[in-house]
Amino acid sequence: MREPRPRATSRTLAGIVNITVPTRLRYVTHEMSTYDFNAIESRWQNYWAREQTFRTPNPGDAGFDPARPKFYVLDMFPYPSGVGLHVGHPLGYIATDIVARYKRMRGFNVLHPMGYDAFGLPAEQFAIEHGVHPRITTERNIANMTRQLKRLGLGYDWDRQIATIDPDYYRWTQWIFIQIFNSWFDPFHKQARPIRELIHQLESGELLIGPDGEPAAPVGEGLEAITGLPPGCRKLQELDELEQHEFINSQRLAYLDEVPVNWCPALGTVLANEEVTAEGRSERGNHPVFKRPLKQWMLRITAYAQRLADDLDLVNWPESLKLLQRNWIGRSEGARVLFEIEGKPGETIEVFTTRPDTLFGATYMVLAPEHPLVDELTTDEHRPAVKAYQQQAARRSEKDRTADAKAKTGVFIGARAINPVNQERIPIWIADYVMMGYGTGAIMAVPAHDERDFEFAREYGLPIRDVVAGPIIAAIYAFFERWDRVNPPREDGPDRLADFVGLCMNQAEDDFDGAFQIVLTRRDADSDQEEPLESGRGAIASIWQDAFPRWPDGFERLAEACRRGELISLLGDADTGEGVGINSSHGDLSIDGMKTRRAKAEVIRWLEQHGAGRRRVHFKLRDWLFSRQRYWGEPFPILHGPDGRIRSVDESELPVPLPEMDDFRPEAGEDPDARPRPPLARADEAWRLVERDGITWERELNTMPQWAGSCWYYLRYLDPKCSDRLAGREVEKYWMAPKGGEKGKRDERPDPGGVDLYVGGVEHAVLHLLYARFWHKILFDLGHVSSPEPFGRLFNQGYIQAYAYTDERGVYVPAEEVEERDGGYYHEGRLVKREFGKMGKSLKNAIAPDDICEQYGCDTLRLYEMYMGPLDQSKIWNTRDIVGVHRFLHRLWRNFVDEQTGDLRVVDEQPPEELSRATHRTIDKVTQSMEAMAFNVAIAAMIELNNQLVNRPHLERAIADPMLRLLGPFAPHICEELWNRIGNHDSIAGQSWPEADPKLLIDEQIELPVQVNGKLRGRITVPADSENDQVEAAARSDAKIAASLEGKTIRKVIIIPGKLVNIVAG
RNA sequence: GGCCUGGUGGCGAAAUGGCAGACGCAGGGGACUUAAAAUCCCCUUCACCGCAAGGUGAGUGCGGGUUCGAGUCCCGCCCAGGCCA
Repeated sequence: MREPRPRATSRTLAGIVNITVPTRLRYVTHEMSTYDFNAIESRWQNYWAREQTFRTPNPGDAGFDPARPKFYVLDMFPYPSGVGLHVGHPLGYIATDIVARYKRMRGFNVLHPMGYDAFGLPAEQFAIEHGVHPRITTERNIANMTRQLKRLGLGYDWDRQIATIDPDYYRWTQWIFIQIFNSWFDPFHKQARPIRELIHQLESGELLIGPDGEPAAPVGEGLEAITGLPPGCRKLQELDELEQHEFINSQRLAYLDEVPVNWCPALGTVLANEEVTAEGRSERGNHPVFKRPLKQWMLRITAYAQRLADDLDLVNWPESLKLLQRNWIGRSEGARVLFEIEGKPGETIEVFTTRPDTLFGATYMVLAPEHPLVDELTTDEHRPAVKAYQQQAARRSEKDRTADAKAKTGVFIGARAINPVNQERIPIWIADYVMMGYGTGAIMAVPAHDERDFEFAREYGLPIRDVVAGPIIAAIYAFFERWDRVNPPREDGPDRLADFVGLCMNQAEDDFDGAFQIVLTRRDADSDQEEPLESGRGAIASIWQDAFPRWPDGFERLAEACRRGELISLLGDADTGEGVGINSSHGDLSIDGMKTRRAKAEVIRWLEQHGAGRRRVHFKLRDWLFSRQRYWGEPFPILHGPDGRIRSVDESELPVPLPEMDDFRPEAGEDPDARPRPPLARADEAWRLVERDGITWERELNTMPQWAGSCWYYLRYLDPKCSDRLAGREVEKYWMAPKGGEKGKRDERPDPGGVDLYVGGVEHAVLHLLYARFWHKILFDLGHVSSPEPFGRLFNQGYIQAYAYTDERGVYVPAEEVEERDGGYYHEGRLVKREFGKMGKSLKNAIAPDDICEQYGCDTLRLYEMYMGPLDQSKIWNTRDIVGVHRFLHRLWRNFVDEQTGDLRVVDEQPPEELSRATHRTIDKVTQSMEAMAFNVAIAAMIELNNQLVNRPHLERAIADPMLRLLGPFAPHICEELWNRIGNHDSIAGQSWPEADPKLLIDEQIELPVQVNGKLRGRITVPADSENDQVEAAARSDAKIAASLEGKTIRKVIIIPGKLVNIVAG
């Protein structure tokens, strides 16, 4: 599908068609007076580079103006791909460029930098496949991408460009890692602190080592002398030297741990959970991934889970994005409950539950097959079956085991646990639907209120006891409690039940006794009565129909199920909702009748009082697996000693360089059990071995994952050349610190500081954004940055999608070669099917910005991308539509420049009032749209104004000047050119934003629509400042309105000043 | 299955609870031109009535509701896309 080339066409025709001499002369003579976007764009791009128009001085630099407020606008860190940009990539960059230029015109010091996230798997894979060093390909890609971005006229401060692969950059990535390594999370102050403070507190006895290997506080002042240490606690000095070293290491925010990891033999590396697809394959390359235990670097992001969740309240992000993060963090509140084991006093099984209110309904217990207590608890009688089951479970993948569809399996191990709240003995099973990796690897099974437990209980005939009742269930229970006591017994139970439930559904409060009285008496008293009793019977009817084929027998079974507390079992589905407690009383604990929320709290209180459990907050978030067995990444600044000790490299020795290697391939293979050998293991000894204090240490051989460099890049932009800190202290404070609280504004949330506008795709919702916030919070705790959050405001741009075409085999064909005719789509003469999807290589539908720039100019491309629709929504690229905005620019040009003569049409005269008003309305509309980032609406307003200016002999400066200022951020090149031609000698980028004159926004006469009963019946014209009764009088005296009101009484007249009149009559 | 987005002319879309469809594309008609391109002007939600000016009715995925008034708010559904299981 070839697109018209407006300029090239005339040239080509001139060459081919027999064209008359005068036409040709006219074309050549007046070339300078037509809109020659290629010449204009390169001229002004050169000008900006030469004049350093977009250089942003820092505090302390020459030219810095401290009186201006700051605005930091940031694009998400791009990866310099080898295939170059397509038109979808710069969507966000164009938007931020417009915002940056706009904010500069509004008097802000604007920081708008760009750089490259250049380490990582794709570059390395590409390098391996082509046998070129990744540094060479990466630098080539960076150069190409920079060229493409500059071609778009983006006003970045290119002096601040950074790349994660620069030693001067990764030096500070390593430095941050050392800070993380040398910190621990103080649970008492809920923040990171230097590890030496922990050591000090442990040595002084201020802190002890708790029973679970966590730092613990002594019971209290002086008490220790009397009672000794708290149970299970030890002093640091009780450990030998190596144990002390290991304990300290286990407390660091960066620690080594033997963990089950996602091992991808084909890539020769481990992957983070986030890098593995739901199908259990690698996101990069789609290779199989296996779970296996490996010693790896971990970052303790779980310590920050609560703060990462809480501080989402501080930031101005889309709610949907916050929700994604909250779900990922997965905070759930519940209880840890200890179940004793029958016949083994003191031995307990710990479970975590989010529904402690259902504890009375726990009728059995399930351990993961690999739970450490299984062997010990299994009785000899059951041992063979248990062993067999464990082997069977070990062969299944976790994903497979989680899948709901499969039938539940499990075996009884012969032991019983004791339910702490009612002392009931419940059987212990193992089943593979419980996983060791989640929670404690053991659950209390409440089949009535958990779907998986319900299925399992059904399968093995375990009891299903109702302990929570939603509204309908509660009503049925309430009915039978009363029905069984009715004396003398009655025969009309089914009808009474239906009435009762219906009535309870319809009343706001549960007055069961009152409702019961009504259903017993009212129908008898007045059999003609229709409504109240009938309505709401649907609720019971639907349950009834599902549960019972026949009504009379069903009633008896229902009654019996209620007496036994097994109604839910009878109904056939677990009820996981909330409600009120039932069948939940024993001894001094009763939660019958309590709503779920209160019941939970009550049970937890009881458990804590009786030492049988504790309130516990649980997070889905896992610690961050931080090492990769790859070459193309940041080396760890860590040394391993011969005795297994680890230490960090001294900060003065940074950066730890990535060693030059000819063979940087990972040792990949098919074998999932092969020992991983990172490429750095083959580096020279001169790099690998380091001598310190007479000991030879070996460097850490793993590298950091790609996310490391993008966790803090926004900080390096602030001060990219700073050599003694990651950014100068004052500079960091100026750009990142929260604004000093203006206390008067109570409605506004406190400013979290950080980047003022961060624009990027939603695909980074849980990876980059969570990791970066985590690092930022550590740096904040340690006093290196000024804001609690890195990104104060975030905006998700939508995707640009494009049509893609598949042939009869379902294979994608190049979209640019497809033609449309007769309502069908054809590729090489064959009919193809049209679909659409994200633009890219795989769908063969990518469009390069370079091509569009060449044909239409980048001002047109910028305008088109902004005009397509709202920035936050996905939209479909349609090259055909580009001509609309292109024509707009041509028309604008002709309004300024006479194409015949090349003369300027701008004059210093007063414009007609109507055009003055139109201009100021446009200023107003565009300004409002800028603040709302509704760029499509802003452009529409400017097109509208421009359309009013055609076919006039000249253009008044009072219109021309503000028009260029308004359009400048969107189409900067043509505006610079015209700005220059109308007699200015400095860049339009440095001008002030125009102000709308409020007097010109109000018309003297306004037209108001008049409705009668909400339907449009006529219009009136009245002075803008009319009083309401004048407006009403005018409306009523209008001929058409009067006709519509004929024979009606006016009940009410609604007047919305300046908007409309509505007369209610009947 | 749960959650999040979205659903408005032939298409991209606009509309602080107040005239639905601004603006652009495509389409139709006209002017200029030997012709074409470019440019300029007009029409363009659907149905019905009218020679015409104009008028009447319907209409923002479907069904209800709140309101003087709903594309917009509430409840229930359907469809598409995304995230999580």
